[in-house]
Amino acid sequence: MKALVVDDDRVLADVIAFTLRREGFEVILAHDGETAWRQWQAGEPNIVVLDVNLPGIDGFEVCRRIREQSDTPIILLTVRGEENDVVYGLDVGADDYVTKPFSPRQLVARARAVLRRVSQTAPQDAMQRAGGLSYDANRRELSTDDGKTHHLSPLEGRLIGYLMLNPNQILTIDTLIDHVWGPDGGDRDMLRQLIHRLRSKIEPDPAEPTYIETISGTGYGLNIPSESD
Amino acid sequence: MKALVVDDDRVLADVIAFTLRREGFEVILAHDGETAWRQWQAGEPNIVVLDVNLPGIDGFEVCRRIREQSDTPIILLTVRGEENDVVYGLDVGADDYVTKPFSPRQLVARARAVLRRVSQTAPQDAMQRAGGLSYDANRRELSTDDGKTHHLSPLEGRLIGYLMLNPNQILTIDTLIDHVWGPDGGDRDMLRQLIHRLRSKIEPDPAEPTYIETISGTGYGLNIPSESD
DNA sequence: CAGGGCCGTGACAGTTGTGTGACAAAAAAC
DNA sequence: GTTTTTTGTCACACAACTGTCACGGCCCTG
Repeated sequence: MKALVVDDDRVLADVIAFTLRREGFEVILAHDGETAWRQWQAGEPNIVVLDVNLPGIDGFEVCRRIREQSDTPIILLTVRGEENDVVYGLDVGADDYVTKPFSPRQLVARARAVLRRVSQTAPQDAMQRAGGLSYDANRRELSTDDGKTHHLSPLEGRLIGYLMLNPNQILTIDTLIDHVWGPDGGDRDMLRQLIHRLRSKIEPDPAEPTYIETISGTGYGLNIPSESD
Repeated sequence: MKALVVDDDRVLADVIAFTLRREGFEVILAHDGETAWRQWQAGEPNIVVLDVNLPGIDGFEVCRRIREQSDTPIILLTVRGEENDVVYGLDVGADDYVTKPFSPRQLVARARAVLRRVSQTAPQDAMQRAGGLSYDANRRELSTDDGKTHHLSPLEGRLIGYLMLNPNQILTIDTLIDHVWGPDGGDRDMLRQLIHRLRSKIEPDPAEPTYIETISGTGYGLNIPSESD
């Protein structure tokens, strides 16, 4: 499930992106109309979160162009009190809108509602695979290749989700902390503990980790036996 | 072609009525929820134009009641800026919405579009099936695969109906609250209680739920064993 | 060999989330 | 009007989740 987030306020855009990623979306960012339009053409996303006030091409115009080519759900971000924006936005084809300021949770709920409405099909198959592992982000259940499934806590889920997105790579400690706790949370102790808890659930022998490798002084990596590549 | 127009603003209602009559509709008027409901039961109209803000029973409730018994097309009239109303309105079964202020011509165009769309699709009965469960929304009775039928309360009915619409998926707490109570109602305690009551009716052993699964920190899901229908 | 990072591990407490029963308020049925 | 059903509120126990800390082992450097 791919989402395109467009807002010239980079901080806000990052917050939205973080929230959506945590909910299992793959997020592309853009900070102005032209970029947004190119990004949309490049990899057609499943949903667009679009600020109205943008440098260059404004949100309405982007919305109209997208609507000419596709039914991709579009959620507009408007400033409170600009009711005309909303009316106009829905007129040019937006599916829903959220007025700033809003809570990230609210936005996610809205996004899901729109996706549900537009595509009557199952909204999200948030299933990730990597080697013998498959992770269902909705249920937070991870299946190992020995057929067992383990229920993960929210943080464990975020961690394994990010690792499976970047298998066979070394991810630095700070990168991991950022992705699990966000910009202002988390320290090394917590990550160490989280890795420990995850290992104890998914490693056949936690003392000799198969999946999660430690690179001392740097970070961790998820080892996936390379199939015939 | 009979139309029921409901709006507490008598002037506006008259304008709409006039326009629709000019377009060949036979129009019945109502200015509050109770009257609307009675009028609808009296002579079942072909289409309903329904203001959201009504004295007494509000538009959502009228919409829901009508939807329980029939597929009659419903167009909601919402005030611009009340974006929640739109989302919730479509959720409880409205077919389309028009934001005030609007031009009568616009309303007529929408009405025709909806009528065209609805008449194409076959009417659906109010019976839902999912795995061993079957739910009759009219009688609000749910049958489990062990042959027992349980009478559900209105809220329980809405909850199970929504779960059965999205089986084998995890629905977030907020999504469920939105769907059962609407944009401004309901909190987590109430949902917890409702889940509890529903479980105690349909689960063979409420301590070990078969159907309704809990994902701590996220929400709930209806588990249906995938078998051949 | 000593000391200092770094890491794995276990234990523990604080916080939050969840299931459950009881009860009152409200609504609906009679 | 009364009675029954339905719904909201609250309290409490228990479970899940997370953060913190301490200890011991390993590797490296001096």
